[in-house]
Amino acid sequence: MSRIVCVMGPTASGKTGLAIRLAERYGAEIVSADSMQIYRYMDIGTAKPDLEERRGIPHHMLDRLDPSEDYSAARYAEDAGACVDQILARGVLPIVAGGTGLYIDALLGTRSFEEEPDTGAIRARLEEEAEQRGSAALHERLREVDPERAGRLHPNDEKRIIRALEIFEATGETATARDRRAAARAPRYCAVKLGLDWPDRAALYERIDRRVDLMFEAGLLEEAERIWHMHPGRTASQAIGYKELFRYFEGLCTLEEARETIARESRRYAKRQLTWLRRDSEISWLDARDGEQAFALACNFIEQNR
RNA sequence: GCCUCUGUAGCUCAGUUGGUAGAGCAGGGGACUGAAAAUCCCCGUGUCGGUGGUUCAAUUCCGCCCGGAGGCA
Repeated sequence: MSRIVCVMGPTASGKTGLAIRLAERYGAEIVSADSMQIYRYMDIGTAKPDLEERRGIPHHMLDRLDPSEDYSAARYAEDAGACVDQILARGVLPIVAGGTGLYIDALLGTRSFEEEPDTGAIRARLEEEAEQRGSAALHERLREVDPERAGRLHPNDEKRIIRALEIFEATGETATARDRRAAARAPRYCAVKLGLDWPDRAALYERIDRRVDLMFEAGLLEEAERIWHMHPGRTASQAIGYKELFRYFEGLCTLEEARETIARESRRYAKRQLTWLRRDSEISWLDARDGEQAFALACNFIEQNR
Protein backbone atom coordinates (compact mmCIF):
# COMPACT_ATOMS: atom_id res chain seq x y z
CA MET A 1 0.00 0.00 0.00
CA SER A 2 1.23 3.48 -0.82
CA ARG A 3 2.82 5.41 1.97
CA ILE A 4 1.98 9.01 2.70
CA VAL A 5 2.66 11.44 5.54
CA CYS A 6 0.04 13.37 7.49
CA VAL A 7 0.78 16.45 9.59
CA MET A 8 -1.98 17.18 12.05
CA GLY A 9 -2.49 19.41 15.08
CA PRO A 10 -4.59 22.24 16.47
CA THR A 11 -4.85 25.59 14.76
CA ALA A 12 -1.74 27.77 15.10
CA SER A 13 0.40 24.83 16.18
CA GLY A 14 2.82 25.15 13.27
CA LYS A 15 1.53 22.47 10.88
CA THR A 16 2.08 24.56 7.78
CA GLY A 17 5.69 25.36 8.58
CA LEU A 18 6.58 21.80 9.52
CA ALA A 19 4.93 20.39 6.41
CA ILE A 20 6.83 22.77 4.16
CA ARG A 21 10.17 21.94 5.77
CA LEU A 22 9.48 18.23 5.42
CA ALA A 23 8.46 18.71 1.80
CA GLU A 24 11.72 20.49 1.05
CA ARG A 25 13.66 17.72 2.73
CA TYR A 26 11.95 14.86 0.92
CA GLY A 27 11.04 16.50 -2.37
CA ALA A 28 7.41 16.06 -1.41
CA GLU A 29 4.24 17.90 -2.39
CA ILE A 30 1.63 19.15 0.03
CA VAL A 31 -2.04 18.26 -0.02
CA SER A 32 -4.02 20.60 2.22
CA ALA A 33 -6.62 19.07 4.51
CA ASP A 34 -8.35 22.25 5.53
CA SER A 35 -12.04 22.81 5.00
CA MET A 36 -11.66 26.57 4.68
CA GLN A 37 -8.35 27.07 2.90
CA ILE A 38 -9.98 25.31 -0.02
CA TYR A 39 -11.84 28.58 -0.69
CA ARG A 40 -10.45 31.23 -2.99
CA TYR A 41 -10.17 34.77 -1.57
CA MET A 42 -10.27 33.52 2.02
CA ASP A 43 -6.57 33.94 2.66
CA ILE A 44 -5.86 35.98 5.76
CA GLY A 45 -8.57 34.53 7.99
CA THR A 46 -7.69 30.94 7.13
CA ALA A 47 -3.94 31.51 7.62
CA LYS A 48 -3.35 30.15 4.16
CA PRO A 49 0.36 30.11 3.32
CA ASP A 50 1.24 32.68 0.66
CA LEU A 51 3.60 31.95 -2.23
CA GLU A 52 6.64 33.08 -0.27
CA GLU A 53 5.86 30.74 2.62
CA ARG A 54 5.28 27.87 0.22
CA ARG A 55 8.88 28.18 -0.99
CA GLY A 56 8.11 26.69 -4.34
CA ILE A 57 6.55 23.54 -2.91
CA PRO A 58 3.43 22.57 -4.89
CA HIS A 59 0.31 22.85 -2.73
CA HIS A 60 -2.88 21.02 -3.65
CA MET A 61 -6.46 21.44 -2.49
CA LEU A 62 -6.12 25.20 -1.92
CA ASP A 63 -8.24 27.77 -3.75
CA ARG A 64 -10.46 25.28 -5.49
CA LEU A 65 -13.87 26.74 -4.66
CA ASP A 66 -15.65 30.06 -4.59
CA PRO A 67 -17.09 30.98 -1.20
CA SER A 68 -20.60 30.53 -2.52
CA GLU A 69 -20.00 26.82 -3.23
CA ASP A 70 -20.68 24.20 -0.60
CA TYR A 71 -18.46 21.27 0.05
CA SER A 72 -18.33 18.09 2.09
CA ALA A 73 -16.00 15.50 3.54
CA ALA A 74 -17.11 13.03 0.90
CA ARG A 75 -16.17 15.35 -1.93
CA TYR A 76 -12.88 16.04 -0.22
CA ALA A 77 -12.09 12.34 -0.05
CA GLU A 78 -12.66 12.10 -3.77
CA ASP A 79 -10.81 15.26 -4.81
CA ALA A 80 -7.87 14.95 -2.44
CA GLY A 81 -7.60 11.26 -3.23
CA ALA A 82 -7.18 12.13 -6.88
CA CYS A 83 -4.39 14.56 -5.98
CA VAL A 84 -2.62 12.03 -3.79
CA ASP A 85 -2.85 9.30 -6.44
CA GLN A 86 -1.53 11.62 -9.10
CA ILE A 87 1.44 12.63 -6.89
CA LEU A 88 2.18 9.00 -6.06
CA ALA A 89 2.00 8.08 -9.74
CA ARG A 90 4.88 10.47 -10.37
CA GLY A 91 6.86 8.75 -7.64
CA VAL A 92 6.62 11.72 -5.29
CA LEU A 93 5.75 11.65 -1.59
CA PRO A 94 2.45 13.36 -0.67
CA ILE A 95 2.30 15.19 2.65
CA VAL A 96 -1.25 15.76 3.81
CA ALA A 97 -1.36 18.72 6.18
CA GLY A 98 -4.30 20.38 7.81
CA GLY A 99 -6.57 20.77 10.77
CA THR A 100 -9.77 19.20 9.49
CA GLY A 101 -9.62 15.80 11.11
CA LEU A 102 -12.74 14.46 9.43
CA TYR A 103 -11.33 15.26 6.01
CA ILE A 104 -8.12 13.39 6.75
CA ASP A 105 -10.04 10.37 8.01
CA ALA A 106 -12.20 10.49 4.91
CA LEU A 107 -9.16 10.63 2.66
CA LEU A 108 -7.39 7.80 4.42
CA GLY A 109 -10.47 5.64 4.01
CA THR A 110 -10.93 5.03 7.71
CA ARG A 111 -14.51 6.14 7.43
CA SER A 112 -17.12 5.35 4.84
CA PHE A 113 -17.71 7.81 2.05
CA GLU A 114 -18.99 5.52 -0.64
CA GLU A 115 -21.39 6.49 -3.41
CA GLU A 116 -24.91 7.32 -2.36
CA PRO A 117 -27.94 8.91 -3.98
CA ASP A 118 -28.48 12.63 -3.56
CA THR A 119 -30.16 13.22 -0.21
CA GLY A 120 -30.67 16.95 -0.49
CA ALA A 121 -34.43 16.84 -0.75
CA ILE A 122 -34.78 14.37 2.11
CA ARG A 123 -32.50 16.47 4.28
CA ALA A 124 -34.41 19.65 3.56
CA ARG A 125 -37.64 17.94 4.55
CA LEU A 126 -36.15 16.56 7.77
CA GLU A 127 -34.67 19.93 8.64
CA GLU A 128 -38.05 21.54 8.33
CA GLU A 129 -39.58 18.83 10.43
CA ALA A 130 -36.93 19.35 13.10
CA GLU A 131 -37.70 23.04 13.06
CA GLN A 132 -41.39 22.42 13.64
CA ARG A 133 -41.44 19.44 15.95
CA GLY A 134 -38.01 19.53 17.51
CA SER A 135 -35.06 17.20 17.15
CA ALA A 136 -36.29 14.96 19.97
CA ALA A 137 -39.23 13.87 17.81
CA LEU A 138 -36.84 12.83 15.06
CA HIS A 139 -34.71 11.10 17.64
CA GLU A 140 -37.72 9.03 18.60
CA ARG A 141 -38.26 8.03 15.01
CA LEU A 142 -34.61 7.12 14.63
CA ARG A 143 -34.97 4.91 17.67
CA GLU A 144 -37.50 2.84 15.75
CA VAL A 145 -35.37 2.27 12.65
CA ASP A 146 -31.85 2.31 14.07
CA PRO A 147 -31.97 1.99 17.86
CA GLU A 148 -28.24 1.52 18.14
CA ARG A 149 -27.45 4.83 16.46
CA ALA A 150 -30.23 6.57 18.37
CA GLY A 151 -28.74 5.34 21.62
CA ARG A 152 -25.44 6.95 20.78
CA LEU A 153 -26.90 10.30 19.83
CA HIS A 154 -28.21 12.90 22.23
CA PRO A 155 -31.79 14.01 21.40
CA ASN A 156 -30.43 17.52 20.76
CA ASP A 157 -27.86 16.37 18.23
CA GLU A 158 -30.03 17.43 15.34
CA LYS A 159 -27.49 17.24 12.55
CA ARG A 160 -26.50 13.65 13.26
CA ILE A 161 -30.07 12.53 13.86
CA ILE A 162 -31.10 13.99 10.52
CA ARG A 163 -28.13 12.43 8.78
CA ALA A 164 -28.92 8.99 10.21
CA LEU A 165 -32.57 9.20 9.12
CA GLU A 166 -31.51 10.49 5.75
CA ILE A 167 -29.21 7.53 5.14
CA PHE A 168 -31.99 5.14 6.01
CA GLU A 169 -34.55 6.83 3.80
CA ALA A 170 -32.21 7.15 0.85
CA THR A 171 -30.57 3.73 0.94
CA GLY A 172 -32.78 1.52 3.08
CA GLU A 173 -29.72 0.64 5.12
CA THR A 174 -29.21 1.89 8.66
CA ALA A 175 -26.32 4.17 9.52
CA THR A 176 -25.11 1.56 11.98
CA ALA A 177 -24.97 -1.19 9.38
CA ARG A 178 -23.34 1.11 6.89
CA ASP A 179 -20.60 2.14 9.27
CA ARG A 180 -19.99 -1.43 10.31
CA ARG A 181 -19.47 -2.43 6.70
CA ALA A 182 -17.13 0.51 6.14
CA ALA A 183 -15.05 -0.21 9.22
CA ALA A 184 -14.26 -3.65 7.87
CA ARG A 185 -12.65 -2.25 4.77
CA ALA A 186 -8.90 -1.73 4.44
CA PRO A 187 -7.62 1.85 4.56
CA ARG A 188 -6.80 3.47 1.26
CA TYR A 189 -3.26 4.56 2.18
CA CYS A 190 -0.70 3.70 4.80
CA ALA A 191 -0.04 6.95 6.60
CA VAL A 192 2.69 8.11 8.93
CA LYS A 193 0.60 10.34 11.17
CA LEU A 194 2.44 13.16 12.89
CA GLY A 195 0.64 15.27 15.49
CA LEU A 196 1.91 18.61 16.69
CA ASP A 197 1.18 18.95 20.37
CA TRP A 198 1.40 22.06 22.48
CA PRO A 199 1.68 20.81 26.06
CA ASP A 200 1.24 24.28 27.54
CA ARG A 201 -2.32 25.14 26.60
CA ALA A 202 -2.03 28.74 27.81
CA ALA A 203 0.96 29.28 25.51
CA LEU A 204 -0.97 27.92 22.53
CA TYR A 205 -3.86 30.26 23.37
CA GLU A 206 -1.47 33.22 23.52
CA ARG A 207 -0.22 32.25 20.09
CA ILE A 208 -3.78 32.12 18.81
CA ASP A 209 -4.62 35.51 20.29
CA ARG A 210 -1.51 37.02 18.74
CA ARG A 211 -2.32 35.50 15.39
CA VAL A 212 -5.79 37.04 15.45
CA ASP A 213 -4.20 40.45 16.04
CA LEU A 214 -1.86 39.85 13.12
CA MET A 215 -4.78 38.87 10.91
CA PHE A 216 -6.50 42.17 11.62
CA GLU A 217 -3.28 44.05 10.91
CA ALA A 218 -3.00 42.17 7.63
CA GLY A 219 -6.46 43.31 6.54
CA LEU A 220 -8.89 40.65 7.76
CA LEU A 221 -11.70 43.18 8.06
CA GLU A 222 -11.46 44.20 4.41
CA GLU A 223 -11.07 40.61 3.25
CA ALA A 224 -14.14 39.54 5.21
CA GLU A 225 -16.15 42.39 3.74
CA ARG A 226 -15.27 41.26 0.21
CA ILE A 227 -16.29 37.69 1.07
CA TRP A 228 -19.53 38.96 2.57
CA HIS A 229 -20.44 40.56 -0.74
CA MET A 230 -19.81 37.23 -2.50
CA HIS A 231 -22.73 35.64 -0.60
CA PRO A 232 -20.81 32.78 1.00
CA GLY A 233 -22.59 29.44 1.12
CA ARG A 234 -23.29 27.18 4.05
CA THR A 235 -19.75 25.86 4.33
CA ALA A 236 -17.73 29.06 3.86
CA SER A 237 -20.00 31.21 6.00
CA GLN A 238 -19.20 29.18 9.09
CA ALA A 239 -15.47 29.97 8.97
CA ILE A 240 -14.09 31.47 12.16
CA GLY A 241 -12.81 34.97 11.53
CA TYR A 242 -15.48 35.63 8.92
CA LYS A 243 -18.78 34.66 10.46
CA GLU A 244 -18.14 36.97 13.41
CA LEU A 245 -17.34 39.88 11.12
CA PHE A 246 -20.46 39.18 9.08
CA ARG A 247 -22.42 39.81 12.26
CA TYR A 248 -20.58 43.09 12.67
CA PHE A 249 -21.41 44.09 9.09
CA GLU A 250 -25.04 43.35 9.81
CA GLY A 251 -24.92 45.61 12.84
CA LEU A 252 -25.41 42.81 15.35
CA CYS A 253 -22.27 43.48 17.37
CA THR A 254 -19.40 45.91 17.68
CA LEU A 255 -16.08 45.40 15.94
CA GLU A 256 -14.40 44.89 19.28
CA GLU A 257 -16.91 42.19 20.22
CA ALA A 258 -16.36 40.47 16.89
CA ARG A 259 -12.64 40.51 17.44
CA GLU A 260 -12.91 38.98 20.90
CA THR A 261 -15.30 36.33 19.64
CA ILE A 262 -12.90 35.38 16.88
CA ALA A 263 -10.10 34.83 19.39
CA ARG A 264 -12.35 32.84 21.73
CA GLU A 265 -13.82 30.70 18.96
CA SER A 266 -10.32 29.99 17.68
CA ARG A 267 -9.26 28.81 21.14
CA ARG A 268 -12.30 26.55 21.42
CA TYR A 269 -11.67 25.22 17.96
CA ALA A 270 -8.10 24.29 18.92
CA LYS A 271 -9.46 22.45 21.96
CA ARG A 272 -11.93 20.49 19.84
CA GLN A 273 -9.22 19.60 17.38
CA LEU A 274 -7.10 18.20 20.18
CA THR A 275 -10.03 16.15 21.44
CA TRP A 276 -10.48 14.72 17.97
CA LEU A 277 -6.80 13.90 17.52
CA ARG A 278 -6.20 12.45 20.98
CA ARG A 279 -8.30 9.40 20.33
CA ASP A 280 -6.29 8.43 17.25
CA SER A 281 -3.72 6.02 18.64
CA GLU A 282 -1.76 5.95 15.38
CA ILE A 283 -0.52 9.51 15.78
CA SER A 284 3.10 10.08 16.76
CA TRP A 285 3.19 13.24 18.83
CA LEU A 286 5.78 15.95 18.52
CA ASP A 287 6.28 18.83 20.94
CA ALA A 288 5.66 21.86 18.74
CA ARG A 289 7.38 24.28 21.10
CA ASP A 290 10.80 23.16 19.89
CA GLY A 291 10.61 23.43 16.12
CA GLU A 292 14.03 21.93 15.44
CA GLN A 293 13.43 18.92 17.61
CA ALA A 294 9.97 18.40 16.16
CA PHE A 295 11.44 18.49 12.66
CA ALA A 296 14.19 16.02 13.55
CA LEU A 297 11.73 13.63 15.18
CA ALA A 298 9.37 13.94 12.24
CA CYS A 299 12.21 12.95 9.90
CA ASN A 300 12.95 9.93 12.09
CA PHE A 301 9.34 8.76 11.99
CA ILE A 302 9.18 9.18 8.25
CA GLU A 303 12.43 7.34 7.60
CA GLN A 304 11.53 4.49 9.92
CA ASN A 305 8.39 3.91 7.94
CA ARG A 306 9.75 4.06 4.45
C1' G B 1 -10.37 63.93 58.46
C1' C B 2 -15.73 62.80 58.14
C1' C B 3 -19.93 60.42 55.47
C1' U B 4 -21.90 56.79 52.00
C1' C B 5 -21.30 52.55 49.09
C1' U B 6 -18.27 48.32 48.24
C1' G B 7 -14.80 43.78 48.96
C1' U B 8 -18.25 36.25 47.50
C1' A B 9 -15.26 30.95 41.79
C1' G B 10 -10.01 33.37 36.82
C1' C B 11 -13.83 37.82 35.50
C1' U B 12 -18.83 40.29 36.26
C1' C B 13 -22.16 39.73 39.93
C1' A B 14 -26.48 37.22 42.80
C1' G B 15 -27.58 35.16 47.55
C1' U B 16 -28.00 33.29 52.57
C1' U B 17 -34.80 37.08 57.33
C1' G B 18 -27.60 33.48 61.06
C1' G B 19 -27.31 26.54 59.73
C1' U B 20 -20.17 27.39 55.45
C1' A B 21 -23.13 29.53 48.66
C1' G B 22 -24.89 29.97 42.86
C1' A B 23 -25.61 32.22 37.81
C1' G B 24 -23.46 34.23 33.29
C1' C B 25 -18.84 34.57 30.96
C1' A B 26 -13.91 32.52 30.82
C1' G B 27 -11.89 27.70 31.37
C1' G B 28 -11.71 22.04 31.45
C1' G B 29 -13.35 17.08 29.63
C1' G B 30 -15.96 14.15 26.06
C1' A B 31 -18.50 12.94 21.45
C1' C B 32 -18.06 13.13 16.26
C1' U B 33 -18.83 8.39 9.52
C1' G B 34 -21.44 13.07 3.25
C1' A B 35 -22.43 20.94 7.00
C1' A B 36 -16.65 19.41 10.64
C1' A B 37 -13.34 26.44 11.48
C1' A B 38 -19.76 22.87 11.84
C1' U B 39 -22.69 20.42 15.59
C1' C B 40 -23.87 18.08 20.33
C1' C B 41 -23.16 16.54 25.66
C1' C B 42 -20.98 16.89 30.68
C1' C B 43 -18.16 19.71 34.56
C1' G B 44 -18.76 25.29 39.68
C1' U B 45 -15.19 24.20 47.40
C1' G B 46 -14.47 29.11 46.72
C1' U B 47 -9.61 30.91 53.85
C1' C B 48 -17.75 34.39 50.96
C1' G B 49 -11.03 40.85 52.43
C1' G B 50 -8.61 40.31 57.66
C1' U B 51 -9.38 40.10 62.76
C1' G B 52 -12.00 40.28 67.41
C1' G B 53 -17.06 39.88 69.55
C1' U B 54 -22.38 38.15 70.12
C1' U B 55 -24.34 33.09 69.27
C1' C B 56 -25.11 26.12 69.96
C1' A B 57 -23.70 28.03 65.00
C1' A B 58 -21.31 33.99 61.42
C1' U B 59 -19.91 34.51 54.79
C1' U B 60 -24.64 36.59 56.89
C1' C B 61 -25.33 40.70 62.97
C1' C B 62 -21.78 44.20 65.77
C1' G B 63 -16.66 46.52 66.54
C1' C B 64 -11.95 47.44 64.66
C1' C B 65 -8.30 46.99 60.68
C1' C B 66 -6.87 46.65 55.46
C1' G B 67 -8.23 47.26 49.96
C1' G B 68 -11.48 49.86 46.18
C1' A B 69 -15.29 53.71 44.44
C1' G B 70 -17.86 58.15 45.25
C1' G B 71 -19.32 62.47 48.20
C1' C B 72 -18.36 66.48 51.91
C1' A B 73 -14.68 69.40 53.79
